[in-house]
Amino acid sequence: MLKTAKLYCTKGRVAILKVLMKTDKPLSQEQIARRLGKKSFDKVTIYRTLESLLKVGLLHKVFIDKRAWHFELADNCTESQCHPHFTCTHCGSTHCLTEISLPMAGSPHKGFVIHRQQVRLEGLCPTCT
Amino acid sequence: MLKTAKLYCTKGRVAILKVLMKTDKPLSQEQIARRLGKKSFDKVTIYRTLESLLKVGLLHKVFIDKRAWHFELADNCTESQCHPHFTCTHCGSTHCLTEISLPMAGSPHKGFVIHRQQVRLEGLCPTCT
DNA sequence: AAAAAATATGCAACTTAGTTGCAATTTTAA
DNA sequence: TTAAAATTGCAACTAAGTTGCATATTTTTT
Repeated sequence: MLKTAKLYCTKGRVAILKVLMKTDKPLSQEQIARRLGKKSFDKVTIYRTLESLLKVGLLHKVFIDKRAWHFELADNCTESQCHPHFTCTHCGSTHCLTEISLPMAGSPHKGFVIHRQQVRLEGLCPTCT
Repeated sequence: MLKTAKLYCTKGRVAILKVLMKTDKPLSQEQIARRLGKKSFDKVTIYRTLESLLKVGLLHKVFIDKRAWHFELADNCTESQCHPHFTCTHCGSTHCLTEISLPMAGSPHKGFVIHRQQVRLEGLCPTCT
């Protein structure tokens, strides 16, 4: 992945990609660091790594929760349409609703050109209902 | 409005409500302060005022742009479904797309209960196309 | 394999949206 | 008009994310 993207194949990038591949939820810098545990990196490095992965399209900046951006592999998404994300207002957990397919909103009128559509849902998750 | 909400009718709340009534876009604390100009209030006061108006349902916390929450009168929205918001990636302006009606996503499966749905669009606005 | 070029990393210091505690002020109700 | 209740401003704080720079690592070149 990194080679085809013409990025240096460093320990940091590999480790962070692995973390993101092992989860099914968008993660923040802090969550990534926690999952790397003892072998984590400086937060600046994590941010810059995420930035570089974003730029080559391997990652998506998905949403902000508690003032922190959450990142996810670009896997199941097209450039313009990502699946909806559901965040539980009770326990705070986030779920990717990959099975819902929302229609892309058509350009409504007056020459709006839509490049990206983001759908967020809030409510109660199965375990909190 | 304030009386029926059982809130003290203070200069701050009136002024901030007026600003929000005079615009058609969600505004951040900083944008509100700028529009109040010389007669603005401490940012803490603005945040607390917005908080109190939120609590009684007069306002909605709509989205975060450039790490800042933007607020809007609850006018055209139901509790659970707000109109989509379009932000231009070129000039940064935001438009409320009140004329689009997106269907509320049905609870997909497994007992997710959806309380709020938020749709954001990104792209080019008419003047930037 | 060694050296040079290109890029990544860590640290410290910084920026900025938003929050908290507290004393002083304003609003409302009695 | 006075007391109770709530709001305001100030200063100090929190935390996510950024910037500059010296050092370390990866890749390319020789």
